[in-house]
Amino acid sequence: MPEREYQPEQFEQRWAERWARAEASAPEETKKKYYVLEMLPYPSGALHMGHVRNYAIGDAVARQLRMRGFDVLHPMGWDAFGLPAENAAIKNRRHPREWTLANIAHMREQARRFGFSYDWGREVTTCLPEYYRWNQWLFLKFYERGWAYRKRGWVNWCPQCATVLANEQVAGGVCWRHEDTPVESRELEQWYFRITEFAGELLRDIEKLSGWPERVRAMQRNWIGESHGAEVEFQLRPPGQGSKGAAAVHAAPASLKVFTTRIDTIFGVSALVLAPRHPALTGMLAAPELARAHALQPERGAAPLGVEAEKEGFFTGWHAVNPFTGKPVPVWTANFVLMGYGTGVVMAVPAHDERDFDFCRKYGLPIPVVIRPREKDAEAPADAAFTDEGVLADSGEFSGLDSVEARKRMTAWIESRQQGRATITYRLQDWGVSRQRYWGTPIPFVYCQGCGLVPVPEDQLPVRLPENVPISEQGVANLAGIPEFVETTCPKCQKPARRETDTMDTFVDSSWYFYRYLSPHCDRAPFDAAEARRWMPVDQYIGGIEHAILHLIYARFFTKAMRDLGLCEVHEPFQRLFTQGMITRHGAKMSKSKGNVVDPADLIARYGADATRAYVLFAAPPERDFDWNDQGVEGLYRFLGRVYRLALRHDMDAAGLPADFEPQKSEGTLLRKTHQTLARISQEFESRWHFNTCLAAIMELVNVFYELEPEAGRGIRGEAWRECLRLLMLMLAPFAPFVCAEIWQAWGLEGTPATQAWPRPNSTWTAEDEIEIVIQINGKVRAHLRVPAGSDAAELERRALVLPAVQTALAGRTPAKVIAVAGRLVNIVIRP
RNA sequence: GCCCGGGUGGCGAAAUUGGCAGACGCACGGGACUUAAAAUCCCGAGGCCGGCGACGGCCGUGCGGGUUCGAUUCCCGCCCCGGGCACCA
Repeated sequence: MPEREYQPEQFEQRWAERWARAEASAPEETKKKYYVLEMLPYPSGALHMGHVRNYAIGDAVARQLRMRGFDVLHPMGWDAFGLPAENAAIKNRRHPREWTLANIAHMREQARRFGFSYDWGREVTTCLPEYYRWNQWLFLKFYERGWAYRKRGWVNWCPQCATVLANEQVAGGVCWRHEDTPVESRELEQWYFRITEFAGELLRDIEKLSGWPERVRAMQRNWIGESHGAEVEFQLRPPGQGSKGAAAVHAAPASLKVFTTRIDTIFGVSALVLAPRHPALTGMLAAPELARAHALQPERGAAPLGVEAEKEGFFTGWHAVNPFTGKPVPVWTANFVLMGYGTGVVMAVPAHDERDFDFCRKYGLPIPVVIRPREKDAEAPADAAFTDEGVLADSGEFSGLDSVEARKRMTAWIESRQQGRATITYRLQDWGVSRQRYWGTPIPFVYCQGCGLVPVPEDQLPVRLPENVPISEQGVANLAGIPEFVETTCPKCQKPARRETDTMDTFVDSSWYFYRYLSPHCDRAPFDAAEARRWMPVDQYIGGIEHAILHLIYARFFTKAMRDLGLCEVHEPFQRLFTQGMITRHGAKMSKSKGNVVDPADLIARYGADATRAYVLFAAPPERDFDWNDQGVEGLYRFLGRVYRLALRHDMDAAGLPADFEPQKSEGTLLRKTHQTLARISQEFESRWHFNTCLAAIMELVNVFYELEPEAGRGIRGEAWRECLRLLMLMLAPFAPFVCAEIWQAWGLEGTPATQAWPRPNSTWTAEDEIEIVIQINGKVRAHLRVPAGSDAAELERRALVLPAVQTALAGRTPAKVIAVAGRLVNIVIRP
């Protein structure tokens, strides 16, 4: 009879359909819960290899956990709002909703074809009103708490698009759609989330996230950027009569606040420097000077920025009084001072800060030294700032103190005078959530002439996106251009009013979607509190490193905010985080423009889903980047064919190995190898997830099956052979579910491997009775020795010394030293 | 500049506690099967040197040192590649 060939296209589709139809199993309260989550994809059109890797990892884990008896939650959804839909609308004159939903349908079908074991009954699509309604609801709750607010701020503006751009839509200082159009900065009123209120907790709780990669924790610490220092108030003194600032004096503040981490250097201040867009300048400078100040601020993204940029500024004519010395210092404005950090004003201490040094030297400001090295004979650098800790000099009553101690005393001093205080500043800024875009969640507010800003009442949610919108070459009109949407009545006074036309950043959608999976059809609340108590936190989150900062901080922020609102109880959403590596091809990130894309659909057509999934797991450890190898998939295809043919050459029954089974020689070999492989794989799932080595181990096992196959039914009795073959199928199932299910069925067994319990390695079979010991002479392997497994070190030494190879090497000499390690080796040291 | 990864055969990689470096796979070479090819099955293979050969010797995990009987693994100092951040006061 001709052997059945491995033709996955003949059975994968059938199983995929069966699995897609399967009802999700009812929650089993008696089992321990495990929530496995993969980052939800943007429905760009089709799955790409990055998705396949992400989901192959997650699915292997979810499948194995189910076999181990956990009640596994493994959902999937779609991050369906966002700009590409509008881009596509322009290109195809197709409504973003249609385009998005069609993509979702296709990608869902692809995910099913891959056999990813999602609970499709929980699917969430963020662009549907059933979902974004709860974005709006949460937005209103945040507003009530003061966590959502409006503020004027500087934003990226494209004059061609006539809209605000998100930072990531600006590359090299130009608009992503108009490469010849420089992006401008504009001051606009925008909606913000007060994430900074949680900055301290977000930072502190990073320490609790022991199941996260250290790399991601470090990135988040940096991003939040906590600095301990002090705020110090400097009284302002106007310029003399007739000088350039005089006209504006009446509108200037009486004082300026400075943030510094080095209050110990304050006796060395030679100027105060304001950010060019500091609001105080408006009252301090006449119009021409104000324009000059604004011109100092480089447009966003316009090179050069950062440390390479030349420091430029000018004297405002004003002075400020140093509260410690009582002496005035000139007030300047300069391009290197950031408005978004601290107070937007710095005290320039050129002797002890590199930036201030560069700046003051350029403009001829004095450079007084107030910190000297702790070591008496050490010299501070003559032509650079001395930024280390040291001993204070020329600092009045504080002279002679160590800078660490001085900071405490000087902070206390300024606090007692009520001209400053200890404070903590964060690099993290409030999250600007306004987008002037159509394809997003409408922000649920109304502007009324009489009542002002009015939140849309909860019972009127959702504020729906209007469906009939004009689509032209310029794109989809934003909401401001749709009168039917804008014109409404005030919820308070019922008079005509205008709707807010900004939509929300799509990061809002992805900040809480994993709660929605818990009760996707709940219509009383974003999610059911009881379900959240059962399932949260997510036990294992899996996704790309590119979300290490934004998404993962926003999601942590939402969890803390929702906790404070009483919606959930956890402090952190993700217990463990796994960041998978990138797949490159020919050394570069896959992209259409480079023409180096591998399409998962082609791979399925040629090799099937199992081989594709298995290759992606086999090519490298999952956290590491790897370069795609076209022939690699073929190797896994061949391997699965080997398994398939091997399995179907033998029949099967449901009986296990008898408890009193006494293995003969080859049976022992096979049982040992099988159980050793099982032990390795079981351990890998609970530790590093190096599935590449799991598959390698299974390949080794299959090679042993092939070697021993001639003995099947003779030297290896049927019950031993079948036992091992069955275990092989269970071990392979999380990585290649289709072929294992197919074989299982062909054997006539009940269910599929996925419905079986994960087997336990039996130590009776894993134990070796005889082991090989390495014999070294001066650390180099010179012989091998087979000994009974239990042999102790003395026994090994005795047996090693009489070996011919050792005798020859000794040539009559006595070894200087012999190291014998039971179970490992004997090393004989001979000194010449 | 700072932070984080990484560097092992022609290639992807393995070696989980300091104990045989290169498992497993790709590519390659040889053989079996075949009229032939594909598919399949089996065998070989880090480099250099010596030997007809079985085999033997030396070198070898980015580089230089150190600890140790023994180092891919631990310590010190460097080099290279990739990623992130970067005037954050």
